[in-house]
Amino acid sequence: MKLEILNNENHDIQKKIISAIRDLINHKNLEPGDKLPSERTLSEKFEVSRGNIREAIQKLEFYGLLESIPQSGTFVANIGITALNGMIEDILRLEEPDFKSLVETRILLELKTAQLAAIRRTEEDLQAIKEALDAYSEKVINGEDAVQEDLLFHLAIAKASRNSSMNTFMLIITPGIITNFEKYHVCDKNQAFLGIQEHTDIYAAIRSQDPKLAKEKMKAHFKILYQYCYNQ
Amino acid sequence: MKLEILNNENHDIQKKIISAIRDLINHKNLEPGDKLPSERTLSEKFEVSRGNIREAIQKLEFYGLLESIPQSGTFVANIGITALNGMIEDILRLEEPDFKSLVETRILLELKTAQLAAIRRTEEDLQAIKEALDAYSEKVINGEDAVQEDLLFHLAIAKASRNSSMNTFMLIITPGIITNFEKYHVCDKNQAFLGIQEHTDIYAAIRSQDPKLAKEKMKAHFKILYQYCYNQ
DNA sequence: TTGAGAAAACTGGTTAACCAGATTGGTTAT
DNA sequence: ATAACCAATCTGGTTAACCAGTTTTCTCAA
Repeated sequence: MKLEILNNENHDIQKKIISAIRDLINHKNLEPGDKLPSERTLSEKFEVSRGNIREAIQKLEFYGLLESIPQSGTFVANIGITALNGMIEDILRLEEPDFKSLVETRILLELKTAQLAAIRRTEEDLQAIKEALDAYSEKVINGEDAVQEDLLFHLAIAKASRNSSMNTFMLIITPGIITNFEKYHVCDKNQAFLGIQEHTDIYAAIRSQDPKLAKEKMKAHFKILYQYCYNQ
Repeated sequence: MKLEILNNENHDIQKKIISAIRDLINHKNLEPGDKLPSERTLSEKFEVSRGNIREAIQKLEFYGLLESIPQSGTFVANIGITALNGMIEDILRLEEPDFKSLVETRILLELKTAQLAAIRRTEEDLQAIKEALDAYSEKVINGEDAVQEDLLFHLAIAKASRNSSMNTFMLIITPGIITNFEKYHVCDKNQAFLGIQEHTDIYAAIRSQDPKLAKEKMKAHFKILYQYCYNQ
């Protein structure tokens, strides 16, 4: 399931189906563990293709609200009807994140991953971060574009944080960040040179296992982005 | 696409396909914008079903590395080969988040959403939070289980934070948290009664638009969970 | 009436055929 | 030589048929 990469038409259909499933659960008073009507039945009742039904169910499965068991059926997850209604409402309301949300979340995550990396990094992690840093520096010094190497430096830190959720979330927001960076031309050459020092500072803090300093240096690194984000 | 809800067999196949796609991109020196071989071709070459190929491509599409265009082809996204290799490596390495990662991430997100909610909440947001709080209190006072109402209170705050990414991430980690909560019996009745006061404090801080206080009260609310998480 | 057992119906998952639009290559007219 | 056209091919997306288990229903003996 893609989070929000559906075209508008399919998107609307899916929302309608999810609403319909919610209404059906409420109307039939289905409780946790109860079985939903079959995919075929639902596709008839809602007058959509079975594929659409499957997509919607998979989305709700992704958020832990339903569970499909092969050759048996789809069941309401072990979560109360109240929470289920609340979560479905939230899921339906979810919208494509704006750039500001992405940046805000990225900064939040990166300050934490820097902290955690300083505490938990292994020697291998440190080595990987160093290599990413060197690759970045070399590109910048040669006057080449270093967006990719910049990114990989930050992902190396996320990896070293040893937190699987944050690592995943970093990967999820990365494409959106990159796209918008290029769209709005947030970076420029001056920043790139300044970036070498900032990256080096972050690396040094993680190497010396100083979480507070690592967070501080990461914060400094994001200062311009932070301002850009909050001054428009 | 599900993040990590595939059975092991399919999971391994998908990882192999993603690796193979990466190798193919490297071997053929495909650059951003270049077209990948067709799904049918890949399914022959890798000796897997076309459905498997489609799933793998959709996953890489989800992370912004590929782009499928109907009736035309699948293209390498506008991201350099270096970043692409790095990100694929990370994606392949991603593992099911452990409970500690989930809790750590939840606390990070909730401290921020409380802050942001205090700043940005509308009157409607405040009203919704209040209703969630009242529903929670009533359940606890009646001695009933209030896990769902607890959850909805926190989701109401996430909604009021007006940050779409964080809201999404809260919804993503919620099922894992709930499951593990029940598995490890993190909550007990005493906490529930204490929770009323803590929730009320958080609500009051958000109402009076005091972000610092909101964060503080949320931190206090998570104190036990925090300790549970870091003392094992 | 009840129990077991078998067969029919139904389940989510998978596969292969089909679709409409895009692309390509060749042909022809200018 | 080149531009225009058209048909054959190829594309990702969609649909319908099929599959292997599960669940229900029916049958018939005890």
